[in-house]
Amino acid sequence: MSKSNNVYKDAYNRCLRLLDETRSLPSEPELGTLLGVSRTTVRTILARMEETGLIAWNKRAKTVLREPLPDDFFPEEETDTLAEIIERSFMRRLLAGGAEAGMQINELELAREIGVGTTSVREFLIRFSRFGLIEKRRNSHWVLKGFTRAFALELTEIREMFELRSAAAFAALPQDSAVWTDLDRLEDEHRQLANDIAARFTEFSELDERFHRLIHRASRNRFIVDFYDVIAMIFHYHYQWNKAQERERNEVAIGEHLVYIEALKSRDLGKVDAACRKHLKSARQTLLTSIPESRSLQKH
Amino acid sequence: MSKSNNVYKDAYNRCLRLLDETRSLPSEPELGTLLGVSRTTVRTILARMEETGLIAWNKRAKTVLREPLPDDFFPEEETDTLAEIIERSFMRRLLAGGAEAGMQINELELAREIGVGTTSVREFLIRFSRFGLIEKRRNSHWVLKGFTRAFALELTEIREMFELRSAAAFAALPQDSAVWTDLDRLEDEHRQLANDIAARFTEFSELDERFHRLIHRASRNRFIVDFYDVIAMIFHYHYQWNKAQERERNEVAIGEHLVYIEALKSRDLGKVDAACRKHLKSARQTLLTSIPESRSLQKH
DNA sequence: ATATTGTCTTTTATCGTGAAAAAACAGTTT
DNA sequence: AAACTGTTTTTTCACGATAAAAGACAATAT
Repeated sequence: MSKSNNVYKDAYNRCLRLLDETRSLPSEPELGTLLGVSRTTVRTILARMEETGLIAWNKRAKTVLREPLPDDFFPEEETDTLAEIIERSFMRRLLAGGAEAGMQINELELAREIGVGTTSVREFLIRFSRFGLIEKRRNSHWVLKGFTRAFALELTEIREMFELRSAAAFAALPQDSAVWTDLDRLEDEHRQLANDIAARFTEFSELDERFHRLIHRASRNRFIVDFYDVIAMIFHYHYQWNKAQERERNEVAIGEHLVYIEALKSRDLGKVDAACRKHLKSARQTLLTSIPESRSLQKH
Repeated sequence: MSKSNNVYKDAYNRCLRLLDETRSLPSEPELGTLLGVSRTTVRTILARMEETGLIAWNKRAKTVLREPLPDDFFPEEETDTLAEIIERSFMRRLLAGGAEAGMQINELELAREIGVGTTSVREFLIRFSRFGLIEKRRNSHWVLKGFTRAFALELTEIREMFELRSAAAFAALPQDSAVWTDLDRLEDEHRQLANDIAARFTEFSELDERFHRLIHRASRNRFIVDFYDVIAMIFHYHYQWNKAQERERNEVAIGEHLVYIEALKSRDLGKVDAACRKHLKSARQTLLTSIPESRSLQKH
């Protein structure tokens, strides 16, 4: 079992949805770009669709024979990349508690527990190390630094520095820049979400990420843009884990975002700065309160 | 050939130097901490030293029989880690030119060229990606972003942001903090180097790194501290590569450092800010002028 | 009692291997 | 001739295996 075919399975599922919508399929290369995979994978997908009687396929003639049924889809869990599987397992252990700062991380044990090879775990840990939660001892094991209060403070310090600068850069962007239409669209989505907050409050985290990424991109600095990956990762797990008053928190955040958006549109640097600070301060507060005392007392 | 024994060879060489200085050897565990290796490696070292007639070894009795000769040492190139070897090869290719932005990086080709396995190259690329010079396309190859003017500007922008903040934090440190003695020692080393600049100007780069790392550490923020790795890496290769007016540049930098150190010691935030800005501005200038026009015109 | 050595076990680092996926090339169709 | 399909080659991804190095444990010496 050297490599799972999750790329194919995921693309297959997405292709089924496409089929359901458009009731027809374009050429192989076009389908490739549409699904973000190579033509090799596209052909594997088409071959299977022919086999299961979804389509008739003869060279460029692709006829849809029936609509896709739930059974045609591959199970969701088979479409995840190994990296995602490892990350989830790792974060679950980390947040489930019992993961004290200073504890050492064993590659072999992790690999066995998750049921993957050591190479994948090693590569994951190397990639993960940039989040600042683990650290490698030279020719030795990894050490867990812990999801502590100190970590949250260091993270938010950088976030605030970067976002204030990005927001200022954003406000200074010329009128004809495409970001202003992006911002209008986001504003709209915020208003719609606010109007139906009771039912849709869980959708906020995704919107939040898109909004902040748009702002960070205005910095035109790869280090700032890339740093948002760290923030996004932390907030992603934080949202999953801390459900207390989620609705209220999100409602407040939407309000702050709208003020922030107005400030950006006014291009008044003073207003932008104030709105940005206010929002980041409450975001930090939310993150901090979600760290249990036992955790925050750990040494770093 | 699954794993080279460079850890042993490097520790062996360092142990020879120790032997030469102290003419005696401590216990195995102590030697282990001294050399930064496990006792297993220490015992391998001792076994070889006995074999080559350097020492007599019987349990805790270790008698030095003769002094180490140049021939006793392992060749320097056998003491490098694989990661170092790969990094050097990679950077040589990158700086040797012909490495245009947008060019794709081939793991297999790199591995074959350097004569190592693909796994090591992959791990290197993942680690290296945090420097912002390469980027991975999802389920596909790596892309070189190029050592461009844009890169240098983005790097220095963050550097300046971080160092100004760290310097301010440094100046605010209490009188009894250990950093002040570290700073005094560094000041001294700067003065000594300045006095013998003609002969020792190449030693500056190492001193420069220690000085800036001391300042960054005052931020007490892991992201700021870690970011210095990016700067250090770039400057390390930059120093090797751009030898134009090295002596003059270093002399100027030493002068700026001394003013900077005085400012820190005065604890006057205005002075600190000014000295820091001045030095970082000239550091940026040095880096920028070392990027040839052809490079700076590359798309990013 | 504590530190040190001898021995054994576990973990890390690296490679070669093979399947999945991408990419290149050549031949067809419109 | 431009875009598409069929076929072949190359590259990436992930694994198990193995030597180097670390670490654990028991026996021994101060």
